[in-house]
Formats: sequence, C-alpha cells, structure tokens
Amino acid sequence: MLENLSKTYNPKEFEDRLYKYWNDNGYFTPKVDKEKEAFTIVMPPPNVTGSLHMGHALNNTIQDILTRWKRMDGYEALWLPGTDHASISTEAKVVGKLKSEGKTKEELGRDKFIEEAWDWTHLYGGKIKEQLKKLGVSCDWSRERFTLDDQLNNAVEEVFIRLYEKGLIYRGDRIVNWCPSCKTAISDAEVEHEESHGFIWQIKYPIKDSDEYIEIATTRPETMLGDLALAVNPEDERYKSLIGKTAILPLVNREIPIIADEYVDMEFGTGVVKITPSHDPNDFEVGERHNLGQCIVIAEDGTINSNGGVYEGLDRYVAREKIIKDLDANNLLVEIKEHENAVGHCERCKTIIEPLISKQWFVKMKPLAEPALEAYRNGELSFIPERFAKTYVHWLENIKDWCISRQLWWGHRLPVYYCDSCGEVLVSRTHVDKCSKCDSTNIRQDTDTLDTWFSSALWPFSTLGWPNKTDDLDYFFPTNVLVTGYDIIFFWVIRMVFSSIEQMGEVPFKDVFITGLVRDSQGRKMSKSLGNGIDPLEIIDKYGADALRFTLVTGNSPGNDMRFYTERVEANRNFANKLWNATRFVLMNLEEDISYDNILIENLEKEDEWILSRLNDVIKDVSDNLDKYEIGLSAQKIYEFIWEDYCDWYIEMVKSRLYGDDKESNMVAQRVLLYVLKDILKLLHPFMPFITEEIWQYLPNNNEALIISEWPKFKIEFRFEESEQGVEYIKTAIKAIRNARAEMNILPSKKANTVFVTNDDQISKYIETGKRYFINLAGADAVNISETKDGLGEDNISVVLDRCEVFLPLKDLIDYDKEIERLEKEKTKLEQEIKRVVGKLSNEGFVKKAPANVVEEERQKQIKYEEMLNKVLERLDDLKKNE
RNA sequence: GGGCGCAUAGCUCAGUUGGGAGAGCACCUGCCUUACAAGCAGGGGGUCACAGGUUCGAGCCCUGUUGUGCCCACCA
Repeated sequence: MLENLSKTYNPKEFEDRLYKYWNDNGYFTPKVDKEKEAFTIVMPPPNVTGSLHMGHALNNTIQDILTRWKRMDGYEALWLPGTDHASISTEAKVVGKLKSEGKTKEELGRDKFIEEAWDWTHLYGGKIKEQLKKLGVSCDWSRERFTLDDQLNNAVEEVFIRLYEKGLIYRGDRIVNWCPSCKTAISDAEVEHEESHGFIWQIKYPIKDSDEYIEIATTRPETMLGDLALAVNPEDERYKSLIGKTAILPLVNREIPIIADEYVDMEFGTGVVKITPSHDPNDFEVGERHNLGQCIVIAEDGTINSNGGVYEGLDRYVAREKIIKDLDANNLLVEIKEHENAVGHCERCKTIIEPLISKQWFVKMKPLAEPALEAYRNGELSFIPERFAKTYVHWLENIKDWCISRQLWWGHRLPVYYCDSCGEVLVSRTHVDKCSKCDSTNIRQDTDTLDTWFSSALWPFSTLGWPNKTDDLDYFFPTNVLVTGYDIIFFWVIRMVFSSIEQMGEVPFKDVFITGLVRDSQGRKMSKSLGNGIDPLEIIDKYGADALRFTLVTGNSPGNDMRFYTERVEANRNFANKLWNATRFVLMNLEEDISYDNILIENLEKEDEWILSRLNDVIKDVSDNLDKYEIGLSAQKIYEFIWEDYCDWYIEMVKSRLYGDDKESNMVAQRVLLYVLKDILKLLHPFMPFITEEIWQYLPNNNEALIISEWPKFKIEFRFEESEQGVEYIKTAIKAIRNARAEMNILPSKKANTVFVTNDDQISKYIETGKRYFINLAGADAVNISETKDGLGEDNISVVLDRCEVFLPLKDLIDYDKEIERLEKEKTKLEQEIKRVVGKLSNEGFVKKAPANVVEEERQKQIKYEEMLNKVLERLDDLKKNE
C-alpha cells in the first residue's frame, strides 16, 4: 500500500480528481427520504459575472463544513447552489462592453440587448462555478438554479401579483433615489452615505413689498430653482412676523410663501429652510403638508430642465457654480462656510444620487416587516453571533416602502400591462394582448424590470420549485441555516424573511450565521482599486484547497473580520503534510491481513486506552462545537488531537511495539492506529475534505467513500480513566526529564539508567507499566524504581515530580552550575505556586464560599507543591555542600 | 446624532457556564532519531488598554475613561 503514497503531500495530484469522483457518484445529491431528516442550506447566489474572492471562499467553506458534517451525521443534506443575474451590475457591464464597441443599448434595442446579456452570462457565468469547485464545495449541482430561470421567473411574477392583489404593491409618484449615471431609481439600501467636506451657502431672499431680506442656508443651491416655499419653525420668535408673507425667489423671480413647519430646526443655519419638494425627501413631506405642489428642475440625466430657465441644459454641478456666481453678482450671497455632509452615492457606480420625483412601483413594507420582527422576537429566527440581530431589528423598525422598479432591461420584467385606450392597469400571470375592460388591443407591457433583490428574496423557496408544490419544497423547506456576510443583512436576509413568511407562512431558515470580512495582512479591505486582493485560486494552486479552507475557519470567531496571512496557509499546509506522513507511517507498519471492516479492540495496552479515551473526548468536542457553530474551535480541537496526541505521543509510544517481538501486542497497536486514524479522517473531513478522502482511499478494505461514511460517535466502552491519568503522569515525567537533559545539552542518544524514587503505590504502578516509554522517549537505557534514594550516589541529575523524584546518573555530562540554576528556577516556580495556593486557602471567604471540590483541589495542590519544594531544597543543599 | 465591535506574547488572533494566561508565526538552543527539516526536542517572552465596582475569586460580569474600526441616520 505504502508505495502508492508519495513522500510529501501534494494536493494537486488528487484534488480535482476527487471532486469529480464525488460529483460523478452523486454524493452531493440528496434524496427525498422521509425516513431521514433533511438538512438544507441554500447558497447565497454569487453574481454571474463575478469571480471568486476571499469572501466567497470563507462563506462557502463554512457552508461546506456544515453540509459535509450533517451529511455524515445521517441527514439528507442539501446544499443548493446557483447564481444571480445581478441586474444593475450585469447591465452596466454589458453597456460598457457595447460602449467599447461604439454602440449603445438604445441603438441595439431591448431584445438584442438582452441577447447580449445572455451571451455575457453564458460566457462568464460558468467561471465562478468552476472556481467554487476548486474549493471543494459539496453542493448539489443537479439542483443548480439561476435567478432568471423560467421557473424562478414564474415565482417572481406570482409574488408580484399576489402582493399587488393584496394591495401591498402600488405605483406612485414619490421621491426616489435616482442615479443619473445608471439612469434608474434605486432603493434606500442601495444608497451609500459618505461623509464629505462641502460647503454651506447663506443666501438672501428678498421679501415681497419691502426692502427686507430673509436669509437661508443651503448645501444645494442649484435646487433653489425648484423652491416652492421658505419654512421657519412656528416657535421661532425671530421669524414669527414673517409667517404668511411672500418671498421672491432670486434669479427666478418666483413668488413663494413663507410657511411655518415643525420640521425646521431653529438652531441650525439661519433657522430658515428653502423648500424644494421635488428634490429633497424632507421637503417633499413639507410640501405635502402645505399643498405646495411640485416643481421638477433636475432631469433624469442630472441636468437642469426647462423649469430652470437660463440654467436649462447645464449639469447640476455646473449650474451650482453659475448660480453662486449670479447670486454673488446680485449681492444676494451672504457667506460660504465649509460644511461636513453625508452625501448619498449609488452603491453600484458611486455617482451622487439625485433625489427626485418619479413614477415607480413600491412594496408597502410596514405590514410585511411586522411579522418578520415577530419571528425574531419569538425565537423562530436566531443570529450567530446574536448581536447582528440588532441590525435586523433596527432596519425593520425603521423601514420605508421599497422601490422595486428599475429602469433597466436585464431582469424580471414587471407583469404589468397598460391599456392605452382606457388607461386600465392590468396585472397578469399570462401575456396580455387585449384589455379586459375595454377589449382594446392597444396594450403595452411596463418596460421596467424588478430590483435584483426582489428575486433573491424568494431564493430559499423559489429554488425548491415554488409556486409548484414539489417534493423538494415539502422536504427541504424551511432551510436550516443561512451563511452570509453582515453587509447583506438588510439587502437580503430581511427580504427573504418577510417574503417567506408572507408566501410560505414560515421563516426561510432557523439560523443566520454571519461571517466577517477577509482583509489583507494590514487590515485593509481587499479591493480591486487597491490591488491588494488575494486570489483564492492562487492560494489553492500553491498550498491546496484544504490549507486555504482551514486557514479561513481557524483563528477567528464568527462575525469578526480576519486578516489573511499566507504564513497561516503555509502552517496549515504543513499540518496536512503532517497528517499525510502519519498515514504513511501507519500504512508502512500495517500488515496485509489486517481487516479494516472489523477492527478488534481488545488486549489493549495503556497507551491504547489513553488514545481511545482521548479520541472519545475529541469526538464529543468537535461535534458539540460544530453544533454551536463554533467552527474555529472545532477545527482547533481536531488539529491538536492529530498533531499532539496522535502524532507526537501515541505514534511515538507505539513504535516499540511495532518494532518489538510481541506479535499480539504489535497487532493490537496496528488495529488501534488504524482505528483512530479512521476516526481522525472522519472528524477532519468537513474541514479538509480532499486530503482526508485521498488518504481514506488508501486504507485497507475500504470500499465506501469517506464523504458518505458515518460520523464518529462517543463510545462509552472507550472510557479509560485510569489509563488517561497514568499516561498523563508519564507524559509529564517524560517532559520533565527531557527538559533537564536539554538544559544540560545531553543528547537523547546518551542513555542513562533512570531511577524513580517513590513511596507511592499508584505512581510505582504508572512507572512500572510505562517503562518502555521512558526508554524510547526519555533517553533511559534502564528504568528502576526504588523506595529510597540511598545508594544512588551523588553524580546525578535530579528531576522532581509529583510524589516522585527521578535520578539520572550522568556523571561526566553534568554541569553542576547549570543544574543549580535549573533547580533554582524550579524552586522559584514552586514557591510562587505555594504562595498563591496558601493565599487562597488562608482567605476565609474562599474556604467558606467556594465549592468544596475547588477548595479540596487547592489543598491537594498545596501538599503536592510543598513536597516537591522540599525535595528541590534538599537537592540544592547537597549540591552546594559539594562545591 | 444613534448603534455595534475591538484593545490579551514581537506580529496575527483564540480563550464556550467566573476557579492555576493559550495557539500559529517570529525569536533562541540542540538534533538530518529508520512517517514527516513542510520535521523533532527544549526554551525565552504577557500589569489581559486605563479607572472604579460586584464577587471568596474577574481576561471573562457591571459602570465610566481613552484609543481604534465598522454600521445606520433626511439637520437644510
């Protein structure tokens, strides 16, 4: 067997092959099996045009770990993959491509443009899937979905129509966030507010029929062209006399009323606000209250329209400059002050958003938000870590209606038709070519498409076949957990929850696992513009997918950002190599006739019992941690078990039996080595799927794939408390002896007759049964146990242990100055410990109030340390006498 | 303006119900010991940001302070 396993771990040799093996054998595809429980995750669909970055790698690694674990743990585990059409983002890319060819989308026309977009999708859409496969994602590709699939499109239309019929979708002229570059409305969530230094201008407005002026402050002077009033606070003594009077709008010479409204903050600026109902959300509301009407002055391309008089046609910022200049020329500009302001930008293209009045479609949110809040409050939905629930709750409590129409072509077209003869609005599941009211055929479909997130909101059930009643939907819904980043809670998580409650009557998932961001080694966000992004594929190419996966899930806790260091990937690659070589060791010592399927565990030696006991603990720890989504801790536990317990101790302890004459003992060692390795591979598999499966395939009599093998269970028959204690004692002794020898620079090859002096029966027993460990691991050539140290001579190194002292007669090799130094160090340490313990025990409160077992433990420690200290002092005396 | 993180070894970070401070990397010493130098053995290194409080006992719980990062928000 061994000859097949290369000397060093080389993931490139098997990762792609194993992925194909799993996929081809259908291991990723669960069945609808009512006898078993389902476990479901839907993958957050990456954008079709995207490519894999570290965020995806982290996110999908976590999902894969959970899926692989549950699959092994007896669930029908479905991880459903797919991609998102990303309407605004993809459309922008296709428009850009056309532009480079000297074309525009308008020239091309809608149908041709959509063809282009599909071409683009087919060209780039597959890329990210192939990249995900490199990571080892065990998702069910046979159930893969795309948000523009026919069936998902049906789901979108169905939801739209249901909400419309329920009165939860309406159309209206409202202030929306308009992106002058993308030329579409966007939702509040798609606006990014960025602090920026700007200016605040103070301007004089003449009061009609007087020589007086009223001063206002504004950060957006260009909008004055659309002013329909000035407002002051009704309580403001300074301006009470002006309320009801009329001001003259400079440059435009429009007469506008001076009104009173609570909205005005007396403390800010001059206490007078210009009201531009068509270009400011607050002003819009003030306008509604006072019936001011509308005056739109900025067009959809960001230029001033015909209502702007001489400024018509100018870009909004060019107009601003000119207006300032003109005001100044008319002595109406009072002053300019610097001003910090948060300006809204388009999340997609970073253009400054223009709030303007537009006819758009909206979802009425309040009735939908309420049940979503309730679901969290009554525990149907939890967040990991819990603090992210605050984002969820805060957003839902302050929610405003959702603008869902987009003036884009790539996406789900609204199932809305207008009759141009009678003006009827028809919303229909099927294509309409005749008006149901007036029989006219003068019908046109709404040209808008829906916000991308409208379809993503349905993802957990639309992908399972809804609105059809499918077996998948029945069996796999609701899903168990959603794994996503904190930046997407309000875009997506919230919308899935209320959509699911509304359509399915229950939450789409029970748990929301929130991941942090992967940053570069200096803590900066990885971004294309900074050029500091680390490509997961390059890392996989160099170190293997398993090392990358392990790096991403260890050394940080959920929801916290992490820094990415290639040094850590390297360390984890080394860990894989360690496991690889441990396997080589096991295989080269395994005899051909050992039966894998029925490993007999009997006639165990101490170290066998110890490792089996430890394995038991680890099985429990790893499972419990996974159960609590403590993935990093879980990974840490199995890492330590493999490297320290299995490799550093068990393999080393077992060597003497493998090379010795006792045939039976040798066979037992082989069986235990294999048994433990088998469970190690299982426990590590969710984290490092490739190396574990590869190694598994080399194990004898192994027909079944690891990916579908059974998750290890805690076994009560492998609980060996005495051996655990005994071996732990021996380990401590070995470490102490090694330490003493190393301090003296005595090579391990220099053997010593090692004498243990003890009066304690338990300790003698431990030493007696562990003799060969000292021979193999602590440089002993013989091990003797004595009740007194009389007759041992004086040329010894002495190692003080709990209830025992060890003597190494290494005469010529001992540097007595160093030995004194070492013992002094030991003395100081013990004295400190004793001081601490005595301090605790002399505290009445502690003795009275601490749990009895804690107090007893401290008492035992005191006895132990004092005894050890006495021996150290005695020894130091002897040495100093000889000097 | 509101909310949420973070501050622990030189660096990056764990630390799960409060009970003798941990890992990886880096550093120092010694080893090519027949699974592994991508390794083995040993070692040094921390007032757990600061100040109070609760407790017999605090890295962990409470209050405040400082520094730092993020999210939300219509002060024109």
